[in-house]
Amino acid sequence: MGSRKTTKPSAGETYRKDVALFVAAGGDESVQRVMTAVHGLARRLNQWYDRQLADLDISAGEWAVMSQLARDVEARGLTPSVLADAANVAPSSMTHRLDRMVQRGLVERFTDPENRVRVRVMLTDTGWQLFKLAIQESDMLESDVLRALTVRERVKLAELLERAIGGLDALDR
Amino acid sequence: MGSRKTTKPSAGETYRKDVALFVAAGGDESVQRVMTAVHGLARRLNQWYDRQLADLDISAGEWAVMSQLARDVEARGLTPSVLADAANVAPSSMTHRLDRMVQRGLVERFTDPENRVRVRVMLTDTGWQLFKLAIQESDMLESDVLRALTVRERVKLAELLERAIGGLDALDR
DNA sequence: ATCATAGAGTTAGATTTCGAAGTATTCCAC
DNA sequence: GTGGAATACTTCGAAATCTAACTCTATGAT
Repeated sequence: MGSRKTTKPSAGETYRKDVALFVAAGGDESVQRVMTAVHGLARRLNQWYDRQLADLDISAGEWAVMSQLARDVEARGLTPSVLADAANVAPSSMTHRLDRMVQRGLVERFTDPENRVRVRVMLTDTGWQLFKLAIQESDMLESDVLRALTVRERVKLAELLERAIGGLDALDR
Repeated sequence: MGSRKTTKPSAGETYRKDVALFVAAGGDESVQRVMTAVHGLARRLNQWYDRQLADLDISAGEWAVMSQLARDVEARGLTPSVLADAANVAPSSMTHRLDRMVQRGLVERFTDPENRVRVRVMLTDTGWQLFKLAIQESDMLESDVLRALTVRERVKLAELLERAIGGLDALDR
């Protein structure tokens, strides 16, 4: 080993071929691509909503809660767990969101008289007004976030996402 | 208005038909569905990676950085901005991630001698070892997170996500 | 009746993220 | 070259999230 580089190989060189093997197997790569894209879209979607609703001082998370509650046609209120599930966040995160919204008078919390373990959440009058205002003033209808996709593609996208989630949930059990 | 309810209508009733209109227009609903699903998948993907890599004390975010750096075949190092972009996080978030990884000795930061504004990041020897270990020991190859989807579907999913992101980015300008 | 178990929600503490302001370096017009 | 914009990254403080532990109510077995 005379005239060649006698310096020890750079950190990467030693491991590179193992990694090459890993990459060649490709198992991770397609996942990684999806993962990156999913995070990116999640982030940007939030940003878009935030900007759209900034005037009214409503965050994307709060909007998710409000529009969920607005669709509670039976008007019996939704529980925090249902809301957390619908929004795909941990229950404790929903507690915090609701705290803030209660404080701002957008929603009200009351314990279910029929089962005192449960809490029910409803939009207040103020909450309804703000929701309506948001719909009217914030271009929530006209300006189309996902304009790059046709309706058919959106449905396809949602389906694929939901299937992937289902598969991941199944793994947990 | 005699024998009917004379109590003032409940908060919801007053606004419900406006909302019905909004929902009927449907503009928001398909977006909302995608949004929820995207968040859900992002969350669960992170959880899966976290659990998978918990033994080695690597977070999903750190894994993203490591596997990105591992693919830096030219071994010249990647800049924080490139990494942030690849991982779809804000630059400041990447700074923090790298801080921690440097502290743990997984990566090293050095200023690019050719352009002293730039910083270059590379895996250290330790970093490479840990990455290799993760591949070998953590089932990163065999256990397939997205098993619910065929390869073809994954590609489709990634495409749709990327198109949606592209559209959103275009909106910003 | 009573005690153990399970379920819903909250609290607590740590982590992660973000946006905005700040610092240092380079590029460019003149 | 000199002053001013532009670029790359970091620092700072605030906000949102997570997991794990805790409280309170309900259920069910004995």
